[in-house]
This record gives sequence, structure tokens and C-alpha cells, in this order.
Amino acid sequence: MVGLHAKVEESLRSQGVRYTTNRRALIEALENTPGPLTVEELYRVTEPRIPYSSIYRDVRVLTDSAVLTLHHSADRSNRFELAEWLSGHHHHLVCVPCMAISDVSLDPDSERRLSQLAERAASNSGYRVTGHSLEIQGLCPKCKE
Amino acid sequence: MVGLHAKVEESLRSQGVRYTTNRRALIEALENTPGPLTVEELYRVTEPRIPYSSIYRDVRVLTDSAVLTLHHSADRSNRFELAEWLSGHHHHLVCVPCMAISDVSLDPDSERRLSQLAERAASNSGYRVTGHSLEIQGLCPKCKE
DNA sequence: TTAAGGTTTGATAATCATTATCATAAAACA
DNA sequence: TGTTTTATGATAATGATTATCAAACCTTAA
Repeated sequence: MVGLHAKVEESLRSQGVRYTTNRRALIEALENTPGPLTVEELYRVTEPRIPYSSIYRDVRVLTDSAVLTLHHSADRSNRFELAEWLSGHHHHLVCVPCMAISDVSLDPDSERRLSQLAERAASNSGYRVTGHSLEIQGLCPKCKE
Repeated sequence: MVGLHAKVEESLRSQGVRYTTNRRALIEALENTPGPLTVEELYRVTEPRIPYSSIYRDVRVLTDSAVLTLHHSADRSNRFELAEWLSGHHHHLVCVPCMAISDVSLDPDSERRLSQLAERAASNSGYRVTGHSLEIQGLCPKCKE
């Protein structure tokens, strides 16, 4: 499999965007985490520190370049994650009390059925369906006890 | 069926929160709309005008009282909607270009299968599942053309 | 009905997250 | 190398949301 960084670099290059040290560090941080991260978390995790102004600018650039996607969930913070063409299609498991978010995948058969459900649900709305995402709420192992 | 306002009033009363004119107007606005609304939309829709400070305070009070739920959507805006115990379980259809959001329901059979999928997806994560919500992305009739 | 106590309101100020600005630095390119 | 483009980081500005507080409003009990 071609490395993540090579894919990102190639994609950015084709859009005339440079793959700099800061951006690489952000991608690495996201690669090493099992779920989407906030700007603040990216700030804390990267080493050496990247100023907030640069993180905000970079996540915006990377999102505009379709390398990252913005994730919106019940908690009011914006979180970023690798786009699905880099990380694979997946869904999210959200812990309601502690707001932790982790990625989860369905097996291919379930995924196919989910697509069908989405199609059917939209069938008499006049929409053309292009994608879907399932958010599962629950209690993580820690919060469960 | 017992009226929406009666249910809301009863619920608020039990929590020592008053169901005032402003709050009633906000609930009415949400009742008459097929999807979640932003604070700005609530401001525009209510008559007579409710100041922003009051709308922000009230949606917060109503969310804390579990009468409303917050929906954090892809365009980075916060939207509020009636909680599911008032409006029924439903999912969202999001138009990617224009950001319109509308509610959509699955038939009971599909809903049951979706619950099973959610359970299965989380089964080896250690989470206890308490709920789920499906977001379907697509193009609305207008944007489709 | 009135007085007391608690809640809500609306105007305004304060805060917080995010974005814009801009001079400097680095990279790409001719 | 010199030129042009893009990125960086410090700082200022913006915009959305929350806090503050005096006045107005309910609710309850006497």
C-alpha cells in the first residue's frame, strides 16, 4: 500500500498546495489517533508546538483540499479527521458522558445494507443520495461502570 | 394525542422551569418547520421579535431541560430541534450544496435493522449502545438539476 | 390582595473560537 | 542567482455565544 504521506503529498501537489512540516505533523497526529481531533487537541499533541493561527489555517487548507473533513457531532466542538479516501469509510461511536469519539467500521455486508436503508429512506424525498454516516451513541468502557 | 405544548409544559414544570411566551414561540417555530433551525433562523421567524440574548438563553434552558436537542451541522452552524420524545425518532437528510436539512423517518422494519447494525458495529468496542442517528448526504431536488 | 421570593427578560459587556492581516521566511522556479 | 509564489507566526479583528444585572414578571403564602 502506498504510504499515507505520499498520497497526501500527491493530492496537494496537484492542487498547487505545499506539504509542509506543519501540515505533515497534523496529518501524522490524525493518523495516530483512533478518532477525529479538535484544534486544541492538535495543538497539544504536536511536537514541537504549532501556533494556533497556523493550525487553524492549515486545517482549513487541508479541508479545502479534501485531505481532511470536518466532523460535526453532538458536542459543540469542531473536529477534523482524515478524509475517507485516505482512511476508508467508517462511522463514529460517541460516548455521551465523556464525548470521546472513536471510529468504527461495519462489515461489508452490513455496510451494503446500510446504503440500501439510506437509499430507501430518501426515496420519496426527491433527494439524490451521495453518502451517509452513522453516529452511534453510547457509553464507553470507562463511563459504563 | 396530547398536544405538544402540554407535554412541554408538563416536562418543564416538573423541572421547575416556566413555559413562558418566548419559549412557547420558539417551540412553535420548531414545530412548524421540517428540520432543525439556527438561532438566527429562530430570530427571523418569531413574531414579535425576541432579542438574541433571550433566544440564546432560552434554547440553552430548553436544551438543558431535554425539550430541545442541539444538532451541530456540516456548515459549522448549531441548529436546534425538538427532542425525539416530542417529535419521534428520525434521521436527517442533508443537501451538501445548499445545506438544507430535513427530517426523514425509516419504516419500522428498517429502523429495527438499523438498530441491529449499530449494535453489531459496536459489539467489540466495549461500548454500551444507547442510541444512533443516521445522516444521509445528497442533493435536494433543487440542487440536483 | 398583598408581600416576599424566586424566575425571566432584555440591554449590554465580556468571552471564546475562529479568521484576517501583514511583515518575514521559506520554497519553487526561471 | 534573482524572482515569484506560498507559508509562517504574531497580532488584531470578527462573529458567535455566554455572563451580568437591574427591572419586570410569576407564584405562593399569609
